[in-house]
Amino acid sequence: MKETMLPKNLEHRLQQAVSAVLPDANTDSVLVRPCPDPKFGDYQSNALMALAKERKMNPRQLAIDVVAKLDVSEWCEKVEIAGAGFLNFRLKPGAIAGALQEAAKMKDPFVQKAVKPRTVVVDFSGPNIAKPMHVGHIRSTILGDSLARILRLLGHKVITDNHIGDWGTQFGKLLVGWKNHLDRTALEKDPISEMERLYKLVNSACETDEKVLESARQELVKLQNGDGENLAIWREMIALSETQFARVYGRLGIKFDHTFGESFYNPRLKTVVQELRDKGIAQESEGAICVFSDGSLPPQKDPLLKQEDGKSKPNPCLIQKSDGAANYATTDLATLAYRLETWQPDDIAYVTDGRQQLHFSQIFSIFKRWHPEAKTKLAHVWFGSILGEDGKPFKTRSGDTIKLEDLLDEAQERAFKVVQEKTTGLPESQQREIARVVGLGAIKYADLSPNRQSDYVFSWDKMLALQGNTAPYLLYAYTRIRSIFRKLGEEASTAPVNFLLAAPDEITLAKHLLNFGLTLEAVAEDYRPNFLCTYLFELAGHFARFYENCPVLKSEGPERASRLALCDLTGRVMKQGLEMLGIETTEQM
RNA sequence: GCACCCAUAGCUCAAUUGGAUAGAGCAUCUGACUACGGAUCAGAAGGUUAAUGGUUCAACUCCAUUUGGGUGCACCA
Repeated sequence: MKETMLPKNLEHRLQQAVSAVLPDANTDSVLVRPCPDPKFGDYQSNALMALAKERKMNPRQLAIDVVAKLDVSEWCEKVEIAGAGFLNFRLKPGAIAGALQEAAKMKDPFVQKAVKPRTVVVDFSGPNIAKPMHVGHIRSTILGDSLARILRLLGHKVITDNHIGDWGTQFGKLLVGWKNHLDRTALEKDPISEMERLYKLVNSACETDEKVLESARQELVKLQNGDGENLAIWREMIALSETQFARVYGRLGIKFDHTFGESFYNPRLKTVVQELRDKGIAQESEGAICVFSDGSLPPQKDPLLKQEDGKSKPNPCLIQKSDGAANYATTDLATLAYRLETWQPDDIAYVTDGRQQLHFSQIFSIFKRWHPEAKTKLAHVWFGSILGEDGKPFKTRSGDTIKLEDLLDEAQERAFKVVQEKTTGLPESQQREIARVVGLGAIKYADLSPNRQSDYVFSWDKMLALQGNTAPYLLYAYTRIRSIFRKLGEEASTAPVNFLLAAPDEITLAKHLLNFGLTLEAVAEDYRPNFLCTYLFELAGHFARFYENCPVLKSEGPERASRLALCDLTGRVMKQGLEMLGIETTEQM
C-alpha cells in the first residue's frame, strides 16, 4: 500500500489487530478518522467502543488488548487510549515527510483507487425539450457532474446519463401551437423562447376552451401513433433544444456518456406493464394499471400505503393511465430495466430534487418486487430548493423562473466588475477570461458547499465575496501559489527534494494534504460534495497561514526546496479538488 | 387528513459508523513586519442545537410527544 495513504494504512493495521483479538468480528466498521481537535492527535478510531458495546465487553480493556496487537510504529508514536476507549494516533514527522515524498511523484497525489471498483450510473440534469433550462436544473446538473467526476477519480466505472424530458403530454399542446401560431422568424432568432411562447399560449387557451384541449389530446395521440408530420415537428423541436443544451453544458464544462431521453424507452413500455401484470405485481383499477402494496413492509414505511383515520389505505403507483398511455413511473421502470440489462450497475444514483421522494420510494419498492434478484443499489440523491433572499423560491422580480443562461451571464458580468478593479494591469480579454472562471466557479461552489439536502439562499454578494468560504477565495489561494512559481521562473526544477517539516504551520498544511483521498471517499459514500468544499476551504486556510509565517522564496537551501515542493503539492491538490467540483482554475486574478 | 423534509451564534451555513469543550464565514469590536500578491493573517465577543421526556459511558445526531415552517399525496413529470 502506498505511503501516501497514511490513514488507510493505519485503518488496515487496526482492522488486523481487531481480528487478532476478536476473530469473528466484522471489521468493516473499524475506521480511522481525522481527529476533530489536534490536541487528541492526528487520527482517531472510535470503533472499539461500539464493538465493545455490541459484545458487552469493557471498552477500555478491549482497547488495551487491541493496542497490544497493533504495530504502527513506522508511522506513529505510541498509540494512546483515551476516555471511554478512543484510540489516538500521532504521526511521526518522518512519516509525514515520507508520504509527501511519495505523493510528489504521483499523478494523483493522496488519492487511492478503489480496491473494488463499482459500476455506477449517475442520472442527472434532465432538462425538458422546448423549455429553457432554468435555475431548477442547476443543482442536479452541478451535483451530478461533481459526483461523477469524484467517483471516476476514485477508480469507479461511471456512466452518466442525461434523462431528458422529450416525451409526454406537453407535446400535444406544443403541436397545436406549432401548427397554428408558429412565428418562423422568432423561431430562427430564439427557438426556445418561441416554443415556450407557443406552449404558454395553448396552455392558457386549454383552460378556457374545451375544443383546444381536445385538439391537443388528438395531436398527442397522433404523435404517439407515429404520425409522420407530428413526428417531424417533434424531431425538429428536439434538435432545436439540443442546441441549447450543448451551449449550456459547454459553458459549464459538462459531458454526458449518454442522453437517452424518455422517448428512448417507448418501445419497452408495453412490455414493462405486461411483465408487472404477469408477475401479479400490477393490476387494473378504475381503468388504470396500478401497483398496490403487497404488505411486505410495515404500513408506516410502505410508500404504496397511506394512513387515514388510523387505518391503512392504498396509495397505488400508476403505471398505465386509463386511456392506455404510459406515465413517468412506467418510463422510470423501463429505464431501470434497460440500465440493468445494459450495464449491470452496482449503483444507480438519481440526482433530483426532494419533492420526488415519494415517487422514487415507490419506484424503488416496485423494483425490488420486480427484480428481487438484483443487487443494484438505488439511491435517490435528493436536494433542497434554491431560495431568493426573501426566503421564497428563487424567481425574477416579476415572478418568472430565472433562465440558466441569464444566470451564468450575470455571474460572469458581476465577476468581471470585481476583476476589473483588482487586476488593473491586465488586458480586458484576460480579465474576461478570469471573470468567466470566477463567475462560473462562484455559482457552482455556492451550490455545492451547503449540505445538498438543505434549501439554500441564493446571494450574489455572498458567492462572489472575496473572503469567506467562496470560490473566489479558493481560486485566490491557488493564484498565490502559482505566483510563487511564476516568480521562480527558470529556476523551477522537478528534481525530487527532501521534505523538511519544522514550522508548525507547514506541518499542519502537510498533514491536511494527507486527508484528500479520505475526503473524496466520504463524498462518494454519501454523495455529498460539500465535504470536499469544506476540505478545500480548510486547505486554503492552512496554506494562507503557512504562506504568512513561512517564507518560501526568501528562505534558502534545502528549506527553500522543501517549501517550494510543499507549495507545489498544495497547488496540485487544490487544482484537482476544484476540478472535482467542476471548477476551473486561473493562474492570476 | 396523511406522509416526507426542515428548525443550530444577529445573518448564511457546517458538524465524516452516536464520540472528546457544537465549528466556520459574514457582520461587530481589536490588532499585524509599508507586504515572497493585504482579494491576507491574528485575536475578542457571540449557543439551553425550536420545546419536553426517553435510550446510552456518551445525543445536534436515535425513539416518543408538542410547537412552528416547507413540500408532496391515482391518471402532469
